[in-house]
Amino acid sequence: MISINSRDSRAIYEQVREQYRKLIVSGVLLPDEQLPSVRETAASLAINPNTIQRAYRELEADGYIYSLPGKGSFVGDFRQIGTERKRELFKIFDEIAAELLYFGVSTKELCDRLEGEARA
Amino acid sequence: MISINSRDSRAIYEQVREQYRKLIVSGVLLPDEQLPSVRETAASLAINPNTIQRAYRELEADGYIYSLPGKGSFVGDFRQIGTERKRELFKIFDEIAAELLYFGVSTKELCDRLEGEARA
Amino acid sequence: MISINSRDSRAIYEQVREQYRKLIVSGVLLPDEQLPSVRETAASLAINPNTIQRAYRELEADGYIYSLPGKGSFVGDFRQIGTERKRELFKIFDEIAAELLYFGVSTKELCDRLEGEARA
Amino acid sequence: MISINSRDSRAIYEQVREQYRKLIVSGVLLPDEQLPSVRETAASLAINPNTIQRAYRELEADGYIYSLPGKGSFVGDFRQIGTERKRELFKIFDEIAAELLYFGVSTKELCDRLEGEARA
DNA sequence: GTGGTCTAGACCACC
DNA sequence: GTGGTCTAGACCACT
Repeated sequence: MISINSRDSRAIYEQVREQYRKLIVSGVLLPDEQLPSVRETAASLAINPNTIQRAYRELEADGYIYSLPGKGSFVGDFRQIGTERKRELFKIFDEIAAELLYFGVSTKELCDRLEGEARA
Repeated sequence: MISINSRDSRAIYEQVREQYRKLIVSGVLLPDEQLPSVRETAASLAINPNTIQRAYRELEADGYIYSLPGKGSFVGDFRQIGTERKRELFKIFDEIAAELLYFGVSTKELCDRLEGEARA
Repeated sequence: MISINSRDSRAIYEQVREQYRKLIVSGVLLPDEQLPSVRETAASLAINPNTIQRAYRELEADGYIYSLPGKGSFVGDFRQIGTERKRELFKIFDEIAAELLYFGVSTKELCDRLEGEARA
Repeated sequence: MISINSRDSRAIYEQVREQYRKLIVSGVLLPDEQLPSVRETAASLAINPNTIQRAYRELEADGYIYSLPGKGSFVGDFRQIGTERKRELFKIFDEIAAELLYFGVSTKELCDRLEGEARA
């Protein structure tokens, strides 16, 4: 489910965290679904469990997952918690959109694109 | 025209490059307009000219500016070169939009936001 | 017929020389066809005649044109003279081809491309 | 592995960059193979490390190598990145071929030449 | 040890 | 004056 790219200059825990984040926000992993355990993930990637632990810890701090000691880690209902993340996203969205508009892309083209994504 | 934030973790040349890039793509600096010279910018920011030179060099490599040795550096006609940049931007736009949509933001809200930007 | 790009960092006489060279090797200008005079070209581009003169001089040195004092400059039958130029071209051709082949392009694809050009 | 020609009018960093580029695209250096370190190369050529650094930086920007800070620089999987490079190469290939064809070289001669290279 | 950034100061060619 | 290259030497974070 997760892979590590040794050519990627980012730290391993960042790669793991980002990949889980994308799996969660893209809906591949559904709310309350159980994640593979820290040890399991670590073993399958041949990586130190502490590294995975750190990725999970940060995912939990941002509300993407929640952990039940002794039971495991689960996908959170991040939609309620996402307020801060949404603010970040809107900021980037505005910047990107502004540049695209200045490059001559019409608002209509962008809206059509959004609707295309929404259907997908 | 440009400022440096010592609390910004990015390298100085990146800060300078990004600020000029934004000034250009936002239309504050117009095509063929002359940029302040390397030395001038360096002096006004109390920074080594080599650092500014590097920012200018990368801006030129990406087509945002063009340099005429002995004359100065000028804003390029980035709209022609923008084709590649647009591809990058669309890619980020899609990722950001996908995440926002999954967070429950409606396409309509995003479209309205786009139109708000277009008017601004 | 010729244009000058002030954004081009190359010297003006180089721009002129290269543009005439391309017009000649591409067959737009035919052997023994008369070129616009130095003064005429200089006037139409609002440029010092010496600059055009230098371009013509170098074109003549390489056999692309020949000058008849008092009559004008004419396109040469460079196919006989092109020996040295051909050696250069073959060298570049080999380098480019080697890189393309290493990138996985087949010789057949390149040959087809050559035949396409030959027909055009 | 690399040499510098003081009679070459090109900048030192360009000579270094081009020589490494050729070693990579010709397959002498294989993907993920480690390059000599910046300092090592600089020392062996009696050149300032900054100059080599710049060559490496540009190679990385073009995807020919990737750098892992603290570990070293390695040959990239340029065949993936080669798409853009191929476009450039095809463009030059067409120009060179067009000129050769106009000089009276037959497509057959060029194709034979290509096959000769492919076997080599 | 590695890559990466930055400074200070020099020199060149061109305008 | 301009952009561009190069050197010498320092410092940082990471392995």
